[in-house]
Amino acid sequence: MNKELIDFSPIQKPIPYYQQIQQSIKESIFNGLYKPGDRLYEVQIAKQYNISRSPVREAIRALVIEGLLVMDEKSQISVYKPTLKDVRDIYECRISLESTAVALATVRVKSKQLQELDETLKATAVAIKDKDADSIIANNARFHELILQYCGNERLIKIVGDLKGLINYYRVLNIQGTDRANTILKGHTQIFEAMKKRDPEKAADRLKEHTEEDLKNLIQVIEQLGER
Amino acid sequence: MNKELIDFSPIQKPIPYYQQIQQSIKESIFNGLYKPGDRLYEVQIAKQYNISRSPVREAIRALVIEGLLVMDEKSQISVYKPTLKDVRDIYECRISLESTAVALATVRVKSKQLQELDETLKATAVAIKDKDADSIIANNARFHELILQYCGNERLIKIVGDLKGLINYYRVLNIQGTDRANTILKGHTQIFEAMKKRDPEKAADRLKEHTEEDLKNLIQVIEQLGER
DNA sequence: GATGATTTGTGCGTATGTATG
DNA sequence: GCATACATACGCACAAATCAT
Repeated sequence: MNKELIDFSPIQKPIPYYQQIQQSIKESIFNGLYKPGDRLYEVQIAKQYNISRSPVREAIRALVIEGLLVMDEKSQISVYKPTLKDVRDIYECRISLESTAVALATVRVKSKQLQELDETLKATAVAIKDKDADSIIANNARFHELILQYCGNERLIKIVGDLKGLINYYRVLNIQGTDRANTILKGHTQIFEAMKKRDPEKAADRLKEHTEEDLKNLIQVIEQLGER
Repeated sequence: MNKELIDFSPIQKPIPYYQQIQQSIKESIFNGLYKPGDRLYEVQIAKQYNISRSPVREAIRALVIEGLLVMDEKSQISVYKPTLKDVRDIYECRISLESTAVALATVRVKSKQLQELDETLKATAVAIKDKDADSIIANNARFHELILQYCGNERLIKIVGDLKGLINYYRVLNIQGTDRANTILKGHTQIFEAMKKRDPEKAADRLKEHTEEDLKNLIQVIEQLGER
């Protein structure tokens, strides 16, 4: 009997601490527990999880390379806090990559997948009517994610995902009232229409416009924050 | 006297081992000492540099996130070995980002910087005449790097740099004879001409064509390698 | 399979550096 | 300027997993 052909795995190996810590710190940043600029301490984190400093150090090194944490010249670690220029640069990259993605997706997408996009748009409309902010955000994010998935370029998906992670904190702020939500939905609908017509250039252009609008709005929100 | 205003720094703090190791491993990959697929051992590396495993481990974690090293499910570390699809995906991302970069650069570039591009092209022509392969490669790379620098988006520069690092090993192979070098020079010249005319769209299109050609050639080279 | 040799994972001590009063 | 508290960098020891025989 060839064991390798059978999928047992009722028992599972323990995941190394340093990987779990890495994931956990990341989540703490995404969900806002650690805020941009917050300083992190190895010992403190180690104590929190009741483990030694070694795995914590390794996790931190990795997150620094990922860009979610930054290290100053004195080896002090803090949560990445993008400047306004960073936000612009990140969006410039996203626009470039995501418009490429939507063009690719437009060519490759199957009709069933188009249907999924359509359903997401409908769900967004319902959420707007219900004034359900969480659902609006979730559906908007899903629309972008689906397009990325359909482009078929895993490397691109990873890069865009990492970029989004860097400004995740600010994105939550980026829905201000029903007006804004409706504008976004209109943009998404235009992208969807272009995809349905199998017009990659148009889809890319629409996404570009839409995302630039998104950026403008985000910058406005950030600047308002700064004034407090 | 305010010391902070004076730039002393005749002495320098030691650079942490883990950073040096990280850099050193990276260079070993770039210069081909470690080849794609090669396995790495913590203890062995630690012994080589005559240090403990701690900094080595931290360096490895960072390089895994960077993508230059990969870790399998048994925590074994090896040098990233791109598949053919990876190469395509990476190029797709590069084409997207670099054509954005050249469009931005075309708008922002100063006449002195255009001159630098011009000089690089002339140096390439000389290198081709001299059949100096190293110089050809160096000048071609410089052309692309200058354009990136001029785009003004540091995030984009970093991402493209990382992407290039992932397929650095194959790039060295990507000059096959004078013909190929001349084709590349022609492509670069066309990009340069479009920039000089301050035509961002054209510059982007030319770069896209040029890089797609580059990809085709690289794939051919890789496939030939695979047949041996 | 069982055993010894590798290799990776984690805890901890110590040295060095940094901030604060 | 000094003393104290705190942080980080590194080495080392042992445990756990893996590999080869």
